[in-house]
Amino acid sequence: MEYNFRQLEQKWQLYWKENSIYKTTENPSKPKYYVLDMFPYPSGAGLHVGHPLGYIASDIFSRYKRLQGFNVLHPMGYDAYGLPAEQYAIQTGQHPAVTTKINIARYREQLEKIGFCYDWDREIRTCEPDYYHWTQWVFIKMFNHYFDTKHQKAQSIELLVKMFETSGTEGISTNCTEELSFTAQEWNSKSEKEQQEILLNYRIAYLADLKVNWCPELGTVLANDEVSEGVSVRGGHPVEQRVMRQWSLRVSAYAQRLLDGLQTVDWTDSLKETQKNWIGRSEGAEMNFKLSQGELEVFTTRADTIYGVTFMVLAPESDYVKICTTPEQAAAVEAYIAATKKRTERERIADRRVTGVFSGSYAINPVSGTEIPVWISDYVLAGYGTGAIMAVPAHDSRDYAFAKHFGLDIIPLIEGCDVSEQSLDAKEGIMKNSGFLNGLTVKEAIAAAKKYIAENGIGRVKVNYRLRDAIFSRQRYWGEPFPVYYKAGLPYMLDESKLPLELPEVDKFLPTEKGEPPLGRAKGWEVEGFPLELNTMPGFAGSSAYYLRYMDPKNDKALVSPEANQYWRNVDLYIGGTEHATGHLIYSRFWNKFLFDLGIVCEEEPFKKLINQGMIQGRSNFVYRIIFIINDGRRFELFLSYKFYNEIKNNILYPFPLLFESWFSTLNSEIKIQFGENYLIDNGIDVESYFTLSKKIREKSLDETVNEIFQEDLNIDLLPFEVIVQNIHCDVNIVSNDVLDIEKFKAWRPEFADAEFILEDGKYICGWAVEKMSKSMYNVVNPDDIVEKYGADTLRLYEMFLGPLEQSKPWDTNGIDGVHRFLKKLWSLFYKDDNLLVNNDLPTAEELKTLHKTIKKITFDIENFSYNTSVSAFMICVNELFTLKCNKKAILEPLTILLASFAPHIAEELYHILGNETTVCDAVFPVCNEEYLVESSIKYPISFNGKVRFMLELPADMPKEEVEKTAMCNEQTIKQLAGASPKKIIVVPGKIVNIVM
RNA sequence: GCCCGGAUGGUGGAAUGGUAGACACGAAGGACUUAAAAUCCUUUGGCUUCACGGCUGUGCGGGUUCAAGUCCCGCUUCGGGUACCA
Repeated sequence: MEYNFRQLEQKWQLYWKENSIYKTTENPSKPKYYVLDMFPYPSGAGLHVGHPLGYIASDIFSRYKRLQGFNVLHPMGYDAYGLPAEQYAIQTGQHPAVTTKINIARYREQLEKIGFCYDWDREIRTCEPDYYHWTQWVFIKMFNHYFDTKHQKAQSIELLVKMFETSGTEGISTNCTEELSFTAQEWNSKSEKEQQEILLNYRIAYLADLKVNWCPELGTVLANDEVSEGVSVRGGHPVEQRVMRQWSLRVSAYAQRLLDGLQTVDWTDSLKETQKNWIGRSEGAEMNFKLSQGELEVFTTRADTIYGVTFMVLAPESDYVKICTTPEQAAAVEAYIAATKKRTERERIADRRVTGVFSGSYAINPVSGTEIPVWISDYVLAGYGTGAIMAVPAHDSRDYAFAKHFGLDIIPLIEGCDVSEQSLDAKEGIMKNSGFLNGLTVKEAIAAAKKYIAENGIGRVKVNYRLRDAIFSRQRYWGEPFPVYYKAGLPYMLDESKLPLELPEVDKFLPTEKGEPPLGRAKGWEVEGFPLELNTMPGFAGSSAYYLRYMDPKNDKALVSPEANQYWRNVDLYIGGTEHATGHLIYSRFWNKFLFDLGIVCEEEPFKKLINQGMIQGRSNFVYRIIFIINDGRRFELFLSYKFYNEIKNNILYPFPLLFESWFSTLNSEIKIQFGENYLIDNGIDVESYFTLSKKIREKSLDETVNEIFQEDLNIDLLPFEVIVQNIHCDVNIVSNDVLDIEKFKAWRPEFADAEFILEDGKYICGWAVEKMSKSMYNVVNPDDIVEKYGADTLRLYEMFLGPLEQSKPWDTNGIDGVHRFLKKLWSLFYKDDNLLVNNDLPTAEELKTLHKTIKKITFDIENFSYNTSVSAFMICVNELFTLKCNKKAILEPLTILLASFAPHIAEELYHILGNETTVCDAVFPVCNEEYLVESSIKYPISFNGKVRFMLELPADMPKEEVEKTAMCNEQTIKQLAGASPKKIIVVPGKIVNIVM
């Protein structure tokens, strides 16, 4: 019987499905383990081989845990709302629900082929009403809660209203958009509308006029993590700043808890670091600077530099601008602000020119008492701190650039520092020019200055975070509708019993004539005569709590039942890409903490352990086309094999003579064979002049020749053609081991149908490069094709074999034969032709050693996610058993179970061949018995000055002194020493002997 | 600029401070075959030697150590994150 992977994989996939092998239920008698893959967005392009990398890794771990007796939850579903489906709908008129459904079906089909152990009964889709019901429900909860900073916890908004009614804002501690202050009496005398408007200032889901990232091309706003370098992450469209009334989530309220929580999770340091930076906690002081009218409040982390403040800077959007601008400067300030508004964020980033304008006012330094000018510049951000800074040009490079540009004073504050060329930003040195801080180190000075400021009522110690609230409105169709209606312009939540609020139909997926979002087109989009919200929720809405829904996916009474949540608690292992480091992984932690505050979930952190799989890059292939354009306008094209292209490339300055050289010396025969004796003549190339030129080249150095050609000696007209050399991406699927399949290439694109080639050794060798895997580079490899050709088990093993899980690496289908051969070799331990070889003989010590060595290695590797080395270990094991001609059940059965996590189909088949009638998934994972690994002798490397000279086999239990003695008496040692006496002898028992001479 | 992570044969990669290059691909040679495929065997870092062997070798320059790919210091370079965050 042959290893017929096609038939065998199909058979077992069907068996697993029909017998619900992967169905999971809450089973209190077993310990739970929750393994999660990052939610895929079902794109129209389907999966490429990069996608399943993490899924295979998590699948191996899930199966391993199950074999170890855990009740494993390993679900899969789809992040089904999203921009691409909507963009596609705009272009084609096809409803996004339709295309999404098709894409999901394709994903499902592709995933099923790979043999994952997903419990498909738990599949969820964010675009389905039973799912987004709970997205909307959480939103209502967020609207009805505020964040109590004192208790660091979400609290019911009713509690806040009660406090307002009894004591106003007196003594409250909340996170809010704007600090407000009113008495109980004032509150109670306000109208309902006024009260609602005030409450928005405190709600965790709130509506506010915010400066947002507006992307005109996409016609929507974007969250900070959806914008990079001033353009949208999806599509690369420009983004500009605009003030709009938008829903937002008060993520920033949770900044400290999000930061603290990082200490409790088992994530990589680099990922934690990225989140830390994104949260951006900085401790400093808020200080007040007196103006002739009013005060300026600034935030600084360098209170120690207070004596070096020579000017103040306001953000153009700051409210302080109005206060500070004097009538004389009004026109200049207005012009400056108008100019800044026009620039998109991208322009501001790209163009680092120093710009600014003087406001006309002066402020008083509260410590030194000096008078300093107040400027306005866009290098100060309105959204951070107070939107105003104290500038210390000597010790801040941005302030320095500004001061130099506008000729402002620079006062150095550190002993011995030179600020004539640049500022000294480092926090080190001894203070000078700083009054009471003189002589202190910077660190001491920071503390002393803070203390001084607090004690003298100049300001207070303050912590700031870079983390912004998440803008939650999208002017889009394909997303969750908000459960919100408007009464007199104020938002109200639908009653929970009305959920889900289903996405309505529209005639077109475009904004209305009035510029409203697409939902403005929906008929009857209102409740009891009140209009419903026209925005929809962003992509991260549906993906922020999906891991909870998997615990109880069909529940129509709750997001997740307390029982299911108590059992599954949180994700034990989460595998996914780093691209979610600042988006999804912040939002879902925030979301989870909010639900934790409400007592809906029992764990504060959603993802205990997180592994980032590396990206699979593409490996592109190139063909090289050389085009000759003859003076008379005719052109010839030839495809050069890599070797010849390389010659030309290495001498790019000299294409003409070199090309000719290589034609005549290297390629002449090939040209004759390929194109006939008279190729050059037939093509109107002046053979005579070429011979002359060629002769000249051979006689002189290349440099000389080129000089001649391009200067005076030879007329440039002598060269009858122009040469263009191109490297063209070529579909990797028609290339094998860099050898081009010429027939397939000709059929690939019509323009290549008549292509002609210069070959090396009868083959066309392509060039290659590692690039992003993308359609445009023709380097996309589809897992379906691999499964078809080699089988799912080979694909799974090969993806793991490529290299360490967490590292980025290029996909190169070359090499897959190795793992496929391994499976065939394993099979050959069971069958030769149609004869089953397996017997019940007792295993030898050597065979047991091979097996148990492998058990030990595989167990260790799985626990450490070092899957590439486990595949190697399997290969070594099978190679050894093959050499030993071992066909014993006692060895092969445990090996089959070991392999079952990696290659489940073949393992299931072999397990049944061995006489088992239940699934290998429920076998017991073998345990290593160290007794079999004990060695009786050790081959000691004997080294001299660290260099190994020979090996010496000695009994394993030989004591150190004996080893030394035996080694020293050895004749090879005596030979190496050549009469010299060793200075020192180092013996590491069981390891090595080193003799120092 | 700042913060992370890398750099080992033709290629992917392996190596608790203890024989660098496991395992695999590719390549070369051989066996089987009418032939091909498949399979099996041998060789395969570089230089050198008829050979035994020798020298050299983990991006570069130093250092610690009996012993460094691995630890320390200083560079070069390639990825990734972040970008006026006061």
